Amino acid sequence: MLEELKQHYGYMFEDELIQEINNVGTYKEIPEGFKLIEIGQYIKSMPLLVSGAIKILREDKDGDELILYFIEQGDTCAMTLSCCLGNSKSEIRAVTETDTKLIMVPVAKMEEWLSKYKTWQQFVLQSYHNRMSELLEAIDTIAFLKMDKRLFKYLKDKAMVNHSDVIYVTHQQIASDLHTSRVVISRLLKTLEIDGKIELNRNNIKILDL
Amino acid sequence: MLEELKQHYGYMFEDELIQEINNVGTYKEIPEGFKLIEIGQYIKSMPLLVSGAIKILREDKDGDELILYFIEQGDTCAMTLSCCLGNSKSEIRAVTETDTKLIMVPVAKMEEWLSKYKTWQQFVLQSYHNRMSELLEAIDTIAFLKMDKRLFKYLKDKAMVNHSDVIYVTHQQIASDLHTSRVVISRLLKTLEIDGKIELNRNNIKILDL
DNA sequence: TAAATACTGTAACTATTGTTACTAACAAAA
DNA sequence: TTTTGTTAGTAACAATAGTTACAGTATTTA
Repeated sequence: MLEELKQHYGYMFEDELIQEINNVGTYKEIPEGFKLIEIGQYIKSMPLLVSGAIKILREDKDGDELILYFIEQGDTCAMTLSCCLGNSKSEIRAVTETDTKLIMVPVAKMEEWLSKYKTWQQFVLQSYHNRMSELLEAIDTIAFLKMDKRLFKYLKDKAMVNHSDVIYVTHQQIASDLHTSRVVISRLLKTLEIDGKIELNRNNIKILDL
Repeated sequence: MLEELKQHYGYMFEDELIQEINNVGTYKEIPEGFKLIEIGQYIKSMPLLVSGAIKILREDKDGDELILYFIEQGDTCAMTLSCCLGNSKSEIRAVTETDTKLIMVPVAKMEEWLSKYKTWQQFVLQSYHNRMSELLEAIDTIAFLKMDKRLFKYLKDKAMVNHSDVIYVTHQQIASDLHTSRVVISRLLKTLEIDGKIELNRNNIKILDL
């Protein structure tokens, strides 16, 4: 774990802090599609992402989902920070988008380090800043774009975090992530295909215009 | 200013910090409709709200607006925090919704206090948490509600921060805040009136079903 | 007072998104 | 192989939101 830490967080944290994280953190390898955080759940530890990607989702009153953004390597979940420090329940769901390696840090330490390490404080504040920006971008996407643009942006983002121009997903899954219906997605995907931006196959989509 | 500070922030900050804020902060009274922060602008000081309300807006590529939320007494603008600490430009616009009293704190001090005062650190993190929640609520509203519900929520929120069941606003202004067209708003307002939820007058709307 | 401007109401039409229903292709399980 | 379930394509229609156009009323300005 120490190697991973140094490689991904060494440029940011001093050795002493890296050492502390190494002592109290637990290294985990999680497969794709695993639910890391559920809405309403209290958070006991915070994930530091080493590799892979996590999908952050919001839920409406009927239990239908909406994707907010993806988190990638070097990030942490600011929502988690928020919940820990406010001692409140999670307002979002977090699901691994790909196979993921992460280091779990207990909440108690997190607070302690805030006073002890300036770099940790910087990291926490920077994470808040990043997540705030991502939320604003999510709002832009939802409020300002029509569904066809939103869909194409979603496909490109998904291709990005999966490091592949072919994404394995069904129309129904896309519809869930974008909080619309399968028929709408199928229709728009077909249009994108006709426009030569994607190639449709069963269970997967190839993005041509990346 | 000291009186105002003690009254609104005394329960939260220790005397020493209150004293420091009193020393370096500037007290300001701002009329309704004043632009406090503009998109793309660097922030040099942070507002602590004493009384009144501030409207936070996002802008699309065509320059059209969208309201995110209102900030009230006891709050600060977490976006400002975010910008200061990240040394980045503002991603939002802030306009006084009512006549407003606030205390401006220079950025430099803000960072210094983070290490010096635990309560300040708590305040900053709490502000991030609150703003994150508000952004999530904004997303819920935009993504999950149809325009008629959004409109009614907007009217109620506006009545709330103005402490009045009569709000003085034109259909065009509402349309701008909700990022839609005047005709749509007029149409939906008429429906709300027929349903007995509001009373329409020239330049003002009375909310009956608060 | 007359003219110009701002605000609201409404009709008619278009565009976008959501819903229901049905078909066909494919894949996994019995 | 047959059955069952999953996935995708498409038509037809409904609901919601956006646009254009115009009229009437109130308010401000010349």
